[in-house]
Parts: sequence; structure tokens; C-alpha cells
Amino acid sequence: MSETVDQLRFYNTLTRTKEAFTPIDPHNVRMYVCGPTVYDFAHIGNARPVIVFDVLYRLLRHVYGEKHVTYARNITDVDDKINARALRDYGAGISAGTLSLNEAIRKVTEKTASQFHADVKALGCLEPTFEPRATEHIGGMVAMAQSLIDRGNAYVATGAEGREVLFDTSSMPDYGKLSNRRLDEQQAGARIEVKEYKKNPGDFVLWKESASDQPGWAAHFHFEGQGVDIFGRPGWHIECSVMSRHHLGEVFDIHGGGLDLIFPHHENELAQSCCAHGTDVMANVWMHNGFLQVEGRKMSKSEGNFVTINELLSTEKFGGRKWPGEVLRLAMLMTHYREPIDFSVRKLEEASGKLQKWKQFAADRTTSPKSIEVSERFFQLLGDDLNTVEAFSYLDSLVNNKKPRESDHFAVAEIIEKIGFSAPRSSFSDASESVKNVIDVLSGKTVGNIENIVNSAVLRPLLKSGQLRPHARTLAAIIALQDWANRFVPENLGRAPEFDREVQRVKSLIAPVSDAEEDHLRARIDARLAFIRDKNWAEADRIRDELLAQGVQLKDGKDPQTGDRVTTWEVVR
RNA sequence: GGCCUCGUGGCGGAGUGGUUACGCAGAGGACUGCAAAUCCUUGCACGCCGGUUCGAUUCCGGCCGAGGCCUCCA
Repeated sequence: MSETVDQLRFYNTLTRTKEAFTPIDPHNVRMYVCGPTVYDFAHIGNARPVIVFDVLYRLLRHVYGEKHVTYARNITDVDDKINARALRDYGAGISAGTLSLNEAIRKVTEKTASQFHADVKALGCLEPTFEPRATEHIGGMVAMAQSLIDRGNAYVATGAEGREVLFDTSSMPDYGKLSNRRLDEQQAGARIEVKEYKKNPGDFVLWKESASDQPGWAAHFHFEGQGVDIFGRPGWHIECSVMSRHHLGEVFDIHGGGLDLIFPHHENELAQSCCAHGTDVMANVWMHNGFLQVEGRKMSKSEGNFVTINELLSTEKFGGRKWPGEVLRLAMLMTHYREPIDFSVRKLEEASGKLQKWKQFAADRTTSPKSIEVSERFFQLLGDDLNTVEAFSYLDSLVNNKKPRESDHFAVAEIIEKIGFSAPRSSFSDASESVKNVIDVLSGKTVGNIENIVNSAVLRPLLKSGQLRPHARTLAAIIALQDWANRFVPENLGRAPEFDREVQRVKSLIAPVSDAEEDHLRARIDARLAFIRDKNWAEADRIRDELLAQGVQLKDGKDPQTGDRVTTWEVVR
């Protein structure tokens, strides 16, 4: 357990206040989050809780230790929308008899679940400890429904679509506690027809009978002294009650999900679990994330204003480019999790720029000793109800510091990695092996030249892929070497001038361009410098514009010693 | 109708009973042949009306506006 993050605080929907968090068992902190119903691609609104609770999971792991946090997120693979999708996509096969309904359903759920996993991975989320599927827990759902009947909290009734086991909301005095609503004050039937066979309008389904074109399982219940067989399927809410108990126990620490799940889903889960287990609470803390909005309105499938995660990652529909998952991740976390976020390309651009800045700063890390204090300060801020905004602001202050401490580079690298962003490899440590080799060559220990080392298996792929940019620290190492060579390598060996040339090559190699492009680039830059010496500005600028059009931005600097113009470049988008 | 959340500068977005958020964009300057980059400086705010207070953007009340839940939804 972390010694320095002293107290986590979370806003609890149950009490509508921010509370100090105390786990039931610090050696096993347990959290449950409602996962996707796998019938269609997840949209970026669906991505929000996944990302938010991934950050919470990482925070808890940081504070209590990686082995002391259990995170369960279910996959709902029994649902009428899935049936509908299976019939829509595989209806022909089903009616032709080449595919059974269950096989068609399986195809839908498998495909959607694997897409979900790919999406979530791209967003930098850790896998939960457990990812139970509803179809694996049917037996437990039947058993829980029965125990609710036995305790007088449920009953069997017959509706238009067959028999149902229903939860009797009037049997639970506390019902409505989570969502803070009294059923008698709700406009029952305002938006959905009141079913006459229910005891109370708010009673909800635990188990319902299936028709021949619906998936179902055999289930046997005892009600009012009679045996009742209902071939059917579970209601939505009971899935989570059963799966959370199976993996986390009857009472656990945190239950999370989107704001819209508070009622009825979480209210009903809570009712089922507490009544079935005879407990006062199901989870101690209930946390809910706000919505992602588009033009001020909730992004949802029913509104039709949604963008799938997959579209954002792999098409150029938004702002004319593909967006890395971690940019979306950061964009989501730039707003506090309980507030609504308006989705926009502008926001993605801002996140992208911020992330790049962090990474560049992190890449300049050396092997200097890390400072625990910086990282703990970050997690301290994050621990105040997952205040990512404040925590990131702190990160920004480190990165924007004019005189950063040596250890801050390392701390930032460690932090961004710990909260799910990829930290670039340290340009210094990648280069340091090569630098050592260079020293060996120069000192005559081995035979070789610097260029070959730069072209080595370690450095070359990084250079090619553009992951290494002209980092001050790398260059500083090379320049330090140059000084070293000048001091210790005897002039008469003739190595110093060659070394200078090699240093130039190293510098030019630290840019994400191919050999051919690089040769071309050097030639154009030399040509431009020649024009500049002749004060032929028009031609010089023409070359600069030409390269810019190719995505290469030239930057003129001044050699501090000689005062000569030194041209560097950067690949821009 | 019931319940809930929110309203901060051009944009994004924190926070606080009395001094700067911060980031992006903008403006000015340094540098430069001009750009870019970098560095320095800088303008712009707390929906409306009352109340409490020496003092409110921050607390209370009302109003207006936006959004969400009450139907599957993250």
C-alpha cells in the first residue's frame, strides 16, 4: 500500500456527497462496473466509463498494490437486442435451416465482444480481473430469483408474452434510495404502458418466458407451493447482481457505471442483491460518470448521433485524420468524470498536442534517481474524486517549467505510463548503449565507425519510425562525446574531424525520414543555404516552401560559437 | 409533474468568502532578410435579481437558460 497517498475521496451517488474511501478489505479492494451489451460496435460515449473506471482501477492499484484490487466488468450476451441483431444479420441462414438461432446469436456476440476488446485495448485500458458473461451465470440467476421468491420479494405472474418472475418493489421499503425517487411520485405509465398483471407499476422482470424464436434455458421455480417450469431468459438487472456476487461477494467496495444506469438498472440491482442476501448495502460506493455529448445532446444509439470508437481510430472522418486511442483517452480525461463532455475535433487536437508535449518531455529522461514525491503528488490529486483535470494540470506545470529538474523527466514518464499512456523510450538510454560503443571505437578498443552504430538494430528502427526526435539530451550526449574526443583522442590520429562529421550524421539521422528522403533533404538544405549566402531570398524561400509542402518544416538557428546559420528540420503533419 | 446536474474570459476547463488557475487561440516584444521554432510580456471572466457579509464568482433564496433520468441506453 502506498504510504504517501493518505486518503482517497470519492463522490458517492448513494449519499450525494464526497466521502473518504475505506475499503472493506485493503488486501482485496473490489470494484464492479457494468460492461457492454454486445450487439453492436461501441461508440465513444460507451468508451467513457471504460476509460474513467480504468483510471480508477489504476489509482486503486497504485494505492493498495496491484495484487490487492479486483475489478469485474461483465459482458451482457443475453438481451433482446442481440436476438434482434442475430435475426437481422443471419435471418436467411436461420430460416434456411443452415444456422440455429443460438449459433447466430453466438456469432453476433463473439464478433461484437472481440471488437470491443480491440477498441478498449487501443484506448489504453487494462483488462479487468474478471470479465464474466451473462450466459455463464444462468444457473445463479435462476437461483437468485428463487431465493427472492422465497423471501417474499418476488412473484410469478402471467403477462401478454408469457409468464414472468417479477420483483415486488413494494416489498422493499428502501426501494428508490439510490436514485432518490419515490415510485408513487413518478409518472407511472407516462412513457410506458402500465402492465395490469404487475402488483406495482415499477415491478421489474427477473426471468421471462421465451417464445420459440427466442433463446432460453429451462428453469424451475417454486411459488405458492407449486412447481413452475419456465423455459426462458433472465431480465437485465439480475445479471449484474449474480455476477458481482460471484466474483466480489455479497457486499463490495465500488460499483460504477454511466449516469443513465442509476435508474432503473442500479436501483434494481441493489434491490435484488440486498433482498436476496439480507444486507443493507450492495456496494459501499456508487460512482457514475457523466455523458459524452454531441452539440449539447447526449450521444446515444437511439438519438443516432453516435460515432463508434472504431470509426474514430481507423477512418479519417473526423478532422481528416485517424486518431490514436490514447488521444481519445486523454480527451475524455481532460474533463472531470462527472461532468458532461462535448465531443469535438477541436478537443482531440488539444489532447493530441498535450500528449505530444508530455511525451517529448518524458523522452528526455535520464537514469537520474526518481523522485517519489512528484508521482505521489500526482496520485494525491487524482485521489480526490478522480480529479484528472487537477492532476494533469500539475503534470503540465512540470512540463512547462522553464527549469525542469532532472528527475521530473523520469517522473513524468513514469506517471503517464502508469495512467495508461504509452511513454516513449528514453532517447538517452536508447542512445547510451550506442554512445558507449562510440567511445569504444574512439578509444581504439573496437573497430568500427559511428555511423554503423547509429544504424544498429537498437537505434535504427526507432529512427525510421520517427519515435526519436531531435532530443536535446541525445545531442548533448553526442556533443559531450565530441568534447571528450577532442580532449583525449590525439590529433595526429586524425579522428577528431571525422568524429565531427559523424556527429553531424547522427544529428541528421535523428529525424523520421528515409535515407533517400534524407539525402534529398540535405541537398535541398545545402542549396538553400547557398542561396541565402547570395542573398537570393526568393529562391531560398521557394525551397523552404517546397519542403514545407512535403511536410518538412525548416527551422533556422544560430551556432552559438561561430554564429553560422544552422538549419534543422521537423516533420510536420 | 417528480428527481438530479450544470451555467466561469474567443475556446476548453479548474478553483476559491477578500491576491494568478492552467492549457489552446489572440496581441505586443526579442531573435530573423522574411517565416517557422523558441523565449519574454500581455489583454479578456465568473447567467440574472435579491439576501447574508466589512467584502461573494465562491454561502442562501428566487428567476432565466442548458442537459440528464423517470422506456433500452455508458
